[in-house]
Amino acid sequence: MIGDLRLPDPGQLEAYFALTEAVALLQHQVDQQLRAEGGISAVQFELLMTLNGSSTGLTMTQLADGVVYSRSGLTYQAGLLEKAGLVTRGPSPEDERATLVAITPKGREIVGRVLPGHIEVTRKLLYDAVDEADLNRLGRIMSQVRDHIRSEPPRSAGPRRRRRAAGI
Amino acid sequence: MIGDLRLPDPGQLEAYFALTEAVALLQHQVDQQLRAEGGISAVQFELLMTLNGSSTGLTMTQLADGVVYSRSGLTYQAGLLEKAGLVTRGPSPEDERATLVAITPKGREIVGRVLPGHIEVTRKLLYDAVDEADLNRLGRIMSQVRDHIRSEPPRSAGPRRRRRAAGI
DNA sequence: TATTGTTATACTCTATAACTATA
DNA sequence: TATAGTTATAGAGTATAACAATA
Repeated sequence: MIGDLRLPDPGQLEAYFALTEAVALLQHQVDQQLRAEGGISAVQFELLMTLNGSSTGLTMTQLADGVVYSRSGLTYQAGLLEKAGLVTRGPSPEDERATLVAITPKGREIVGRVLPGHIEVTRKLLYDAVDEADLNRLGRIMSQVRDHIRSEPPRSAGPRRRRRAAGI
Repeated sequence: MIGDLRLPDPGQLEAYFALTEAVALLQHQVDQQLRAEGGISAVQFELLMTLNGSSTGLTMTQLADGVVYSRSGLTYQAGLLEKAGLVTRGPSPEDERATLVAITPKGREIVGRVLPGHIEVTRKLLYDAVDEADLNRLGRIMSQVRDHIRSEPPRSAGPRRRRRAAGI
Protein backbone atom coordinates (compact mmCIF):
# COMPACT_ATOMS: atom_id res chain seq x y z
CA MET A 1 0.00 0.00 0.00
CA ILE A 2 2.91 2.32 0.65
CA GLY A 3 5.23 0.84 -1.90
CA ASP A 4 8.92 0.55 -1.12
CA LEU A 5 8.85 3.30 1.47
CA ARG A 6 11.37 2.81 4.22
CA LEU A 7 9.30 3.14 7.34
CA PRO A 8 10.80 4.57 10.49
CA ASP A 9 11.52 1.89 13.03
CA PRO A 10 9.16 1.51 16.00
CA GLY A 11 11.53 3.36 18.30
CA GLN A 12 11.53 6.39 16.05
CA LEU A 13 7.77 6.40 15.76
CA GLU A 14 7.33 6.00 19.49
CA ALA A 15 9.60 8.95 20.14
CA TYR A 16 7.75 11.13 17.66
CA PHE A 17 4.26 10.25 18.85
CA ALA A 18 5.12 10.48 22.53
CA LEU A 19 6.80 13.82 21.93
CA THR A 20 3.91 15.45 20.13
CA GLU A 21 1.22 14.00 22.37
CA ALA A 22 2.95 14.90 25.62
CA VAL A 23 3.65 18.44 24.46
CA ALA A 24 0.07 18.89 23.28
CA LEU A 25 -1.23 17.82 26.68
CA LEU A 26 1.28 20.03 28.45
CA GLN A 27 0.56 23.11 26.36
CA HIS A 28 -3.16 22.68 26.76
CA GLN A 29 -2.94 22.86 30.52
CA VAL A 30 -0.40 25.66 30.46
CA ASP A 31 -2.75 27.67 28.28
CA GLN A 32 -5.66 27.03 30.64
CA GLN A 33 -3.67 28.26 33.62
CA LEU A 34 -2.50 31.41 31.87
CA ARG A 35 -6.01 32.30 30.73
CA ALA A 36 -7.54 31.60 34.11
CA GLU A 37 -5.00 33.52 36.18
CA GLY A 38 -3.87 36.22 33.80
CA GLY A 39 -6.39 36.43 30.99
CA ILE A 40 -3.61 35.92 28.46
CA SER A 41 -2.83 33.19 25.95
CA ALA A 42 0.35 31.16 25.83
CA VAL A 43 1.55 33.18 22.86
CA GLN A 44 0.99 36.44 24.68
CA PHE A 45 2.76 35.07 27.73
CA GLU A 46 5.74 34.11 25.62
CA LEU A 47 5.87 37.58 24.11
CA LEU A 48 5.65 39.23 27.52
CA MET A 49 8.35 36.96 28.90
CA THR A 50 10.63 37.85 26.01
CA LEU A 51 10.01 41.56 26.48
CA ASN A 52 10.45 41.18 30.22
CA GLY A 53 14.11 40.40 29.64
CA SER A 54 14.72 43.53 27.61
CA SER A 55 15.01 46.96 29.17
CA THR A 56 14.98 48.99 25.96
CA GLY A 57 12.35 47.03 24.07
CA LEU A 58 12.55 44.93 20.94
CA THR A 59 11.58 45.47 17.34
CA MET A 60 8.82 43.42 15.79
CA THR A 61 11.39 41.48 13.82
CA GLN A 62 13.42 40.69 16.92
CA LEU A 63 10.24 39.67 18.67
CA ALA A 64 9.33 37.41 15.78
CA ASP A 65 12.55 35.44 16.19
CA GLY A 66 11.74 32.40 18.21
CA VAL A 67 8.10 32.53 17.29
CA VAL A 68 6.53 30.66 14.40
CA TYR A 69 3.96 33.24 13.45
CA SER A 70 3.61 35.36 10.39
CA ARG A 71 4.34 39.07 10.63
CA SER A 72 0.68 39.95 10.50
CA GLY A 73 -0.08 37.49 13.26
CA LEU A 74 2.52 39.13 15.43
CA THR A 75 1.10 42.58 14.65
CA TYR A 76 -2.29 41.28 15.72
CA GLN A 77 -0.97 39.94 19.03
CA ALA A 78 1.06 43.08 19.71
CA GLY A 79 -2.09 45.10 19.04
CA LEU A 80 -4.01 43.10 21.62
CA LEU A 81 -1.27 43.50 24.20
CA GLU A 82 -1.07 47.23 23.53
CA LYS A 83 -4.83 47.63 23.80
CA ALA A 84 -4.67 45.87 27.17
CA GLY A 85 -1.91 48.23 28.31
CA LEU A 86 0.67 45.48 28.72
CA VAL A 87 3.08 46.81 26.09
CA THR A 88 3.78 50.05 24.27
CA ARG A 89 4.68 50.48 20.64
CA GLY A 90 6.74 53.34 19.35
CA PRO A 91 9.13 54.25 16.55
CA SER A 92 12.72 53.12 16.84
CA PRO A 93 15.32 55.91 17.00
CA GLU A 94 17.82 53.81 15.07
CA ASP A 95 15.63 52.67 12.21
CA GLU A 96 12.60 54.71 11.27
CA ARG A 97 10.96 51.67 9.71
CA ALA A 98 11.10 49.63 12.87
CA THR A 99 8.61 49.53 15.73
CA LEU A 100 9.96 49.24 19.25
CA VAL A 101 7.83 47.16 21.55
CA ALA A 102 8.34 47.48 25.29
CA ILE A 103 6.63 45.92 28.27
CA THR A 104 4.81 48.22 30.71
CA PRO A 105 4.64 48.01 34.50
CA LYS A 106 1.18 46.54 34.11
CA GLY A 107 2.64 43.97 31.75
CA ARG A 108 5.26 43.05 34.31
CA GLU A 109 2.55 42.80 36.91
CA ILE A 110 0.67 40.27 34.82
CA VAL A 111 3.82 38.27 34.30
CA GLY A 112 4.47 38.26 38.02
CA ARG A 113 0.91 37.22 38.64
CA VAL A 114 0.83 34.22 36.33
CA LEU A 115 4.41 33.01 36.71
CA PRO A 116 3.96 31.10 39.98
CA GLY A 117 1.03 29.14 38.58
CA HIS A 118 2.87 28.58 35.34
CA ILE A 119 5.84 27.15 37.18
CA GLU A 120 3.53 25.06 39.32
CA VAL A 121 1.87 23.55 36.26
CA THR A 122 5.12 22.78 34.48
CA ARG A 123 6.57 21.35 37.63
CA LYS A 124 3.61 19.11 38.24
CA LEU A 125 3.32 17.91 34.65
CA LEU A 126 6.91 17.89 33.43
CA TYR A 127 9.50 18.23 36.17
CA ASP A 128 7.76 15.79 38.49
CA ALA A 129 7.47 13.24 35.70
CA VAL A 130 11.17 12.73 35.11
CA ASP A 131 14.25 12.63 37.32
CA GLU A 132 16.95 15.23 37.16
CA ALA A 133 19.29 13.25 34.92
CA ASP A 134 16.54 12.63 32.37
CA LEU A 135 15.51 16.26 32.45
CA ASN A 136 19.07 17.25 31.62
CA ARG A 137 19.12 14.72 28.79
CA LEU A 138 15.80 16.04 27.53
CA GLY A 139 17.07 19.59 27.55
CA ARG A 140 20.23 18.66 25.72
CA ILE A 141 18.42 16.57 23.10
CA MET A 142 15.66 19.06 22.38
CA SER A 143 18.11 21.95 22.22
CA GLN A 144 19.91 19.93 19.60
CA VAL A 145 16.68 19.37 17.68
CA ARG A 146 15.70 23.03 17.89
CA ASP A 147 19.09 24.19 16.64
CA HIS A 148 19.00 21.61 13.88
CA ILE A 149 15.61 22.75 12.64
CA ARG A 150 16.56 26.41 12.87
CA SER A 151 19.67 25.76 10.83
CA GLU A 152 17.69 24.08 8.05
CA PRO A 153 17.21 26.04 4.83
CA PRO A 154 13.97 28.02 4.91
CA ARG A 155 10.84 26.14 4.03
CA SER A 156 10.50 27.52 0.53
CA ALA A 157 13.90 26.21 -0.54
CA GLY A 158 12.80 22.82 -1.79
CA PRO A 159 10.05 23.33 -4.38
CA ARG A 160 8.18 20.25 -3.31
CA ARG A 161 6.16 18.56 -6.01
CA ARG A 162 2.59 19.50 -5.33
CA ARG A 163 0.10 16.75 -6.04
CA ARG A 164 -3.65 16.99 -6.09
CA ALA A 165 -4.99 17.72 -2.65
CA ALA A 166 -8.07 16.40 -0.91
CA GLY A 167 -9.34 19.94 -0.76
CA ILE A 168 -10.72 19.97 2.72
CA MET B 1 9.09 41.08 42.09
CA ILE B 2 8.01 37.49 42.31
CA GLY B 3 8.25 37.17 46.06
CA ASP B 4 9.59 33.97 47.59
CA LEU B 5 8.75 31.88 44.58
CA ARG B 6 11.11 28.97 44.08
CA LEU B 7 12.17 29.32 40.50
CA PRO B 8 12.98 26.26 38.45
CA ASP B 9 16.71 25.85 37.95
CA PRO B 10 18.22 26.82 34.60
CA GLY B 11 18.37 23.22 33.44
CA GLN B 12 14.66 22.78 33.98
CA LEU B 13 13.84 25.98 32.15
CA GLU B 14 16.12 25.09 29.27
CA ALA B 15 14.45 21.70 28.90
CA TYR B 16 11.00 23.25 28.91
CA PHE B 17 11.77 26.03 26.44
CA ALA B 18 13.73 23.82 24.08
CA LEU B 19 10.96 21.25 24.19
CA THR B 20 8.15 23.61 23.32
CA GLU B 21 10.10 25.57 20.74
CA ALA B 22 11.43 22.53 18.91
CA VAL B 23 8.01 20.89 18.81
CA ALA B 24 6.39 24.09 17.57
CA LEU B 25 8.90 24.32 14.72
CA LEU B 26 8.48 20.64 13.92
CA GLN B 27 4.70 20.73 13.91
CA HIS B 28 4.63 23.81 11.76
CA GLN B 29 6.57 22.13 9.01
CA VAL B 30 4.68 18.87 9.35
CA ASP B 31 1.44 20.79 8.92
CA GLN B 32 2.76 22.56 5.83
CA GLN B 33 3.74 19.26 4.22
CA LEU B 34 0.38 17.63 4.93
CA ARG B 35 -1.56 20.58 3.54
CA ALA B 36 0.62 20.86 0.46
CA GLU B 37 0.60 17.18 -0.46
CA GLY B 38 -2.73 16.00 0.88
CA GLY B 39 -4.88 19.03 1.55
CA ILE B 40 -5.37 17.93 5.14
CA SER B 41 -4.37 19.38 8.49
CA ALA B 42 -2.23 17.67 11.09
CA VAL B 43 -5.31 16.97 13.18
CA GLN B 44 -7.09 15.36 10.25
CA PHE B 45 -3.99 13.32 9.45
CA GLU B 46 -3.86 12.08 13.01
CA LEU B 47 -7.50 11.07 12.87
CA LEU B 48 -7.04 9.26 9.56
CA MET B 49 -3.96 7.47 10.87
CA THR B 50 -5.88 6.31 13.91
CA LEU B 51 -8.78 5.08 11.79
CA ASN B 52 -6.36 3.48 9.37
CA GLY B 53 -5.42 1.00 12.07
CA SER B 54 -8.99 -0.05 12.73
CA SER B 55 -10.90 -2.34 10.37
CA THR B 56 -14.33 -1.95 11.97
CA GLY B 57 -14.19 1.75 12.73
CA LEU B 58 -14.14 3.67 15.98
CA THR B 59 -16.73 5.60 17.93
CA MET B 60 -16.35 9.33 18.39
CA THR B 61 -15.40 8.76 22.01
CA GLN B 62 -12.71 6.25 21.11
CA LEU B 63 -11.47 8.66 18.48
CA ALA B 64 -11.34 11.43 21.04
CA ASP B 65 -8.96 9.45 23.24
CA GLY B 66 -5.47 10.66 22.49
CA VAL B 67 -6.72 13.96 21.19
CA VAL B 68 -7.02 17.11 23.24
CA TYR B 69 -10.09 18.53 21.53
CA SER B 70 -13.57 19.07 22.78
CA ARG B 71 -16.36 16.83 21.54
CA SER B 72 -17.76 19.51 19.30
CA GLY B 73 -14.37 20.12 17.79
CA LEU B 74 -14.11 16.46 16.95
CA THR B 75 -17.58 16.48 15.41
CA TYR B 76 -16.50 19.41 13.27
CA GLN B 77 -13.38 17.63 12.04
CA ALA B 78 -15.26 14.37 11.42
CA GLY B 79 -17.80 16.36 9.44
CA LEU B 80 -15.07 17.83 7.25
CA LEU B 81 -13.53 14.42 6.64
CA GLU B 82 -16.92 12.94 5.82
CA LYS B 83 -17.72 15.78 3.42
CA ALA B 84 -14.42 15.13 1.67
CA GLY B 85 -15.27 11.43 1.39
CA LEU B 86 -12.36 10.31 3.55
CA VAL B 87 -14.47 8.74 6.31
CA THR B 88 -18.00 7.49 6.79
CA ARG B 89 -20.19 7.93 9.83
CA GLY B 90 -22.91 5.51 10.80
CA PRO B 91 -24.77 4.24 13.82
CA SER B 92 -23.08 1.63 15.97
CA PRO B 93 -24.87 -1.73 16.17
CA GLU B 94 -23.78 -2.19 19.77
CA ASP B 95 -24.79 1.16 21.17
CA GLU B 96 -27.48 3.17 19.43
CA ARG B 97 -26.12 6.38 20.88
CA ALA B 98 -22.67 5.93 19.40
CA THR B 99 -21.44 6.95 15.97
CA LEU B 100 -19.06 4.63 14.19
CA VAL B 101 -16.44 6.40 12.13
CA ALA B 102 -14.57 4.41 9.49
CA ILE B 103 -11.93 5.36 6.93
CA THR B 104 -12.82 4.98 3.24
CA PRO B 105 -10.58 3.77 0.40
CA LYS B 106 -10.18 7.38 -0.62
CA GLY B 107 -9.12 8.17 2.92
CA ARG B 108 -6.51 5.41 2.80
CA GLU B 109 -5.35 6.77 -0.51
CA ILE B 110 -4.74 10.18 1.01
CA VAL B 111 -2.85 8.62 3.89
CA GLY B 112 -0.70 6.68 1.45
CA ARG B 113 -0.10 9.81 -0.51
CA VAL B 114 1.08 12.01 2.33
CA LEU B 115 2.87 9.43 4.46
CA PRO B 116 6.16 9.37 2.52
CA GLY B 117 6.50 13.13 2.73
CA HIS B 118 5.50 13.08 6.36
CA ILE B 119 8.18 10.54 7.14
CA GLU B 120 10.67 12.51 5.11
CA VAL B 121 9.96 15.68 7.09
CA THR B 122 10.16 14.02 10.48
CA ARG B 123 13.31 12.22 9.46
CA LYS B 124 14.97 15.38 8.26
CA LEU B 125 13.95 17.49 11.24
CA LEU B 126 13.90 15.02 14.11
CA TYR B 127 15.57 11.71 13.36
CA ASP B 128 18.54 13.28 11.62
CA ALA B 129 19.05 15.69 14.50
CA VAL B 130 19.80 13.09 17.17
CA ASP B 131 21.62 9.79 17.23
CA GLU B 132 19.87 6.50 17.86
CA ALA B 133 20.67 6.31 21.54
CA ASP B 134 19.31 9.79 22.17
CA LEU B 135 16.20 9.05 20.17
CA ASN B 136 15.55 6.03 22.35
CA ARG B 137 16.09 8.16 25.43
CA LEU B 138 13.75 10.80 24.06
CA GLY B 139 11.06 8.23 23.39
CA ARG B 140 11.37 6.75 26.85
CA ILE B 141 11.33 10.13 28.61
CA MET B 142 8.42 11.60 26.68
CA SER B 143 6.38 8.41 27.03
CA GLN B 144 6.93 8.81 30.74
CA VAL B 145 5.78 12.42 30.62
CA ARG B 146 2.73 11.58 28.53
CA ASP B 147 1.66 8.78 30.87
CA HIS B 148 2.27 11.01 33.87
CA ILE B 149 0.06 13.78 32.49
CA ARG B 150 -2.65 11.36 31.44
CA SER B 151 -2.70 9.88 34.92
CA GLU B 152 -3.18 13.28 36.55
CA PRO B 153 -6.60 14.09 37.96
CA PRO B 154 -8.74 15.94 35.40
CA ARG B 155 -8.17 19.67 35.12
CA SER B 156 -11.23 20.69 37.08
CA ALA B 157 -10.04 18.91 40.22
CA GLY B 158 -8.12 21.74 41.83
CA PRO B 159 -10.39 24.79 42.11
CA ARG B 160 -7.60 27.22 41.45
CA ARG B 161 -7.98 30.63 43.01
CA ARG B 162 -9.07 32.89 40.19
CA ARG B 163 -7.65 36.38 40.32
CA ARG B 164 -8.56 39.34 38.19
CA ALA B 165 -7.53 38.75 34.61
CA ALA B 166 -6.03 41.16 32.08
CA GLY B 167 -9.11 40.64 29.98
CA ILE B 168 -7.47 40.39 26.59
C1' DT C 1 15.12 47.39 -4.56
C1' DA C 2 14.89 45.36 -0.13
C1' DT C 3 13.18 45.65 4.43
C1' DT C 4 9.85 46.84 8.29
C1' DG C 5 5.56 46.78 9.63
C1' DT C 6 0.36 47.38 9.15
C1' DT C 7 -4.20 46.60 7.27
C1' DA C 8 -8.05 44.34 5.00
C1' DT C 9 -10.01 40.25 4.33
C1' DA C 10 -11.27 35.71 4.45
C1' DC C 11 -11.02 31.55 6.56
C1' DT C 12 -10.02 27.82 9.93
C1' DC C 13 -10.52 26.29 14.13
C1' DT C 14 -12.06 25.78 18.94
C1' DA C 15 -15.04 26.08 22.89
C1' DT C 16 -19.52 26.72 25.36
C1' DA C 17 -24.06 25.77 26.03
C1' DA C 18 -28.28 23.95 24.67
C1' DC C 19 -30.31 20.11 22.66
C1' DT C 20 -31.71 15.16 21.11
C1' DA C 21 -31.60 10.43 21.79
C1' DT C 22 -30.31 6.24 23.92
C1' DA C 23 -28.48 3.36 28.17
C1' DT D 1 -29.66 10.25 35.50
C1' DA D 2 -25.76 9.57 32.81
C1' DT D 3 -23.69 9.09 28.43
C1' DA D 4 -22.93 9.85 23.12
C1' DG D 5 -23.07 12.98 19.89
C1' DT D 6 -24.68 17.18 17.24
C1' DT D 7 -25.72 21.97 16.46
C1' DA D 8 -25.78 26.91 16.91
C1' DT D 9 -23.10 30.46 17.85
C1' DA D 10 -19.59 33.31 18.90
C1' DG D 11 -14.90 34.43 19.30
C1' DA D 12 -9.93 33.80 18.76
C1' DG D 13 -6.39 33.19 15.86
C1' DT D 14 -3.87 32.78 11.38
C1' DA D 15 -2.39 33.59 6.77
C1' DT D 16 -2.28 36.04 2.28
C1' DA D 17 -1.88 39.85 -0.36
C1' DA D 18 -1.79 44.60 -0.96
C1' DC D 19 -0.04 48.60 0.95
C1' DA D 20 2.95 52.63 2.92
C1' DA D 21 7.26 54.15 4.51
C1' DT D 22 12.08 53.98 5.20
C1' DA D 23 17.01 51.98 4.17
